[in-house]
Amino acid sequence: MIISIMTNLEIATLLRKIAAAYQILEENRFKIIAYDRAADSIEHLTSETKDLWDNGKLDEIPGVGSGIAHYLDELFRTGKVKHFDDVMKRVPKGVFPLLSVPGLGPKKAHKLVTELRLKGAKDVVGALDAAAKAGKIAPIEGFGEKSQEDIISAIATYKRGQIKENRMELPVADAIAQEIMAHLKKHSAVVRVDALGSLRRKVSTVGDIDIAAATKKPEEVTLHFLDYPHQKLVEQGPGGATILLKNGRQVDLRVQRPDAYGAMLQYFTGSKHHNIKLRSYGLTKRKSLSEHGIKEVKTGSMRYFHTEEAFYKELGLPWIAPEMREDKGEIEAAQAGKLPKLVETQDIKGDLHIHTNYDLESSHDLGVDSLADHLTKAAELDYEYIGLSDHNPSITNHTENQIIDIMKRRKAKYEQLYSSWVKKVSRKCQMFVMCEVDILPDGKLALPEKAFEFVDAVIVSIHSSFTQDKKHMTDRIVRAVGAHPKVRILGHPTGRLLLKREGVNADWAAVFAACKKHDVALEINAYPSRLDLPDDLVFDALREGLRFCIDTDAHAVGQMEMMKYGVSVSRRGWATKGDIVNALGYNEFKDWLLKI
DNA sequence: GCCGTTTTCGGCCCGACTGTTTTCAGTCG
Repeated sequence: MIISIMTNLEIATLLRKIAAAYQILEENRFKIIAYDRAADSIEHLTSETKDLWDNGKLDEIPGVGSGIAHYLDELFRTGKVKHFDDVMKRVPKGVFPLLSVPGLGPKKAHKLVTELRLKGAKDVVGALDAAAKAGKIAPIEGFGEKSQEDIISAIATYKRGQIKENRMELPVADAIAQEIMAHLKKHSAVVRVDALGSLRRKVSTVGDIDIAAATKKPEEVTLHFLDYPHQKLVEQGPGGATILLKNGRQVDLRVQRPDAYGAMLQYFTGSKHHNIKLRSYGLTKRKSLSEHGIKEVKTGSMRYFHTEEAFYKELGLPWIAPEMREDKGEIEAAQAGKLPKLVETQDIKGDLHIHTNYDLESSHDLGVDSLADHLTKAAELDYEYIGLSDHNPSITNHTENQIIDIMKRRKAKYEQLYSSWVKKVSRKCQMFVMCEVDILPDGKLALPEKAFEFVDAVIVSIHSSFTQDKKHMTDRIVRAVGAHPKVRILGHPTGRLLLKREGVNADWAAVFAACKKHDVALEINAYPSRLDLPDDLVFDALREGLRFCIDTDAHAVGQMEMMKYGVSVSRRGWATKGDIVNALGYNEFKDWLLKI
């Protein structure tokens, strides 16, 4: 029998279908929640469920207990689950596609499919659209004219959503938010402003921009917010307003009086899973949490909080950094007093991945600024050292000897440029001559052995053949990190481009083991469209004892400012200063880089 | 179906919003 290997997303989708079916079948509602929770949990795993099953570790998945584990076991052994099939049979098939339409849940979808007899329809969403436009929904019990219109517009939204997901890279959202927050702060009644949601948690991509303001004059501040240039006022109420900017981005403002600001900030920062866990934890202390404050279950009396610190303190917990609020064990760590002290941007002492405009006839793009400009910028940023990591000379256009010669001349040129720069400035910054070397499809490096003489160390990265299968890709990377003693950093390890390209498919545990063996640091590339290693893999790698190098991959002086986004990724992975090699001072870092 | 700083039994996050309803069910974040 051929057993297809289901991905985490496919398993999560299957569990959600079971949850939806149970909801229609009026099963115990906590059983439904359990299935949804297991689905969420599996969707966000960094390892494949199948691999965990292989190793007998299904019980390590939060929300998966003996029941669901038993069914997953059957799924992996036989390719299907009899019990799931039986449950699904009791619900018309057409229900499931409708669940993707905003506003339609299991109950409504079921009602519509049954009443409109959409069972056999090939394109259920299309058939529903047609029925709505023909006025067949309004007469159904529980629906009306308004819901009929809503369904038509929801289907339009759904179809648009199929084409393109409207998220933006973190720095884009950050820039927009900073500007609006600066605008808000100009109003004298504004006591405090903060970003909310995924933006505050520094998730690598952000949907809507949510901003909070503390004020005793909510109406005035909301009106001031509406002075900010926008194309459309979407919504306005006592709690704030929503506008659509000229660039099409949606911005929500929430206003709250200062003495109750803490609970609001906490609630709207999320994540949803963090909040759910926190509220469960609150209930064990007979405290009911909401965006308004904390209520004593016994007496019903409500307490309000100026700050998040006070809110968490009421629960007997220290404040938890927003980047950690993903229900990855942070609440348990807080209870145990074991929250890590996360790395901060000012801990960073150097940037090791910088491309200058020196033309070494490389296969990939050069930077636009000079070595001296980058050094000056580094000194400005208080860095003790930088690494020049231009791409290797192209191997198709040069012979080995030509490459060696280019690298030799480059080293001499950089040293000469460096000494003339040092003479001109009061503030020093040390330099390492490095190189970003391509990992070829077979795992060999695109720099001849003899050329390594002319570099202090190299970053190895994948820039081609991104779609190799898992085994080849894993072997390729493992081979590359051990290919030469001067390989010290694995550059943008997954190769993903946010919103554009998935990362490569590799066995990360094996890659991490190889990096650990050769003491190679994983890069956390701060370039906005990369943010690679992704935060969830940083979290995993950290548990394997790996260290990281946060770099900007700057191709222009200004881009060296992007370091903070790499730091955000590290913080989301729970990294401390001690986990980051370029948080070391010059001497220690040099010893590490040169393996002294 | 899951889970444990009150528990291996008896709980399970909370509130807003919406549309359809005279008191609530469904959906969402």
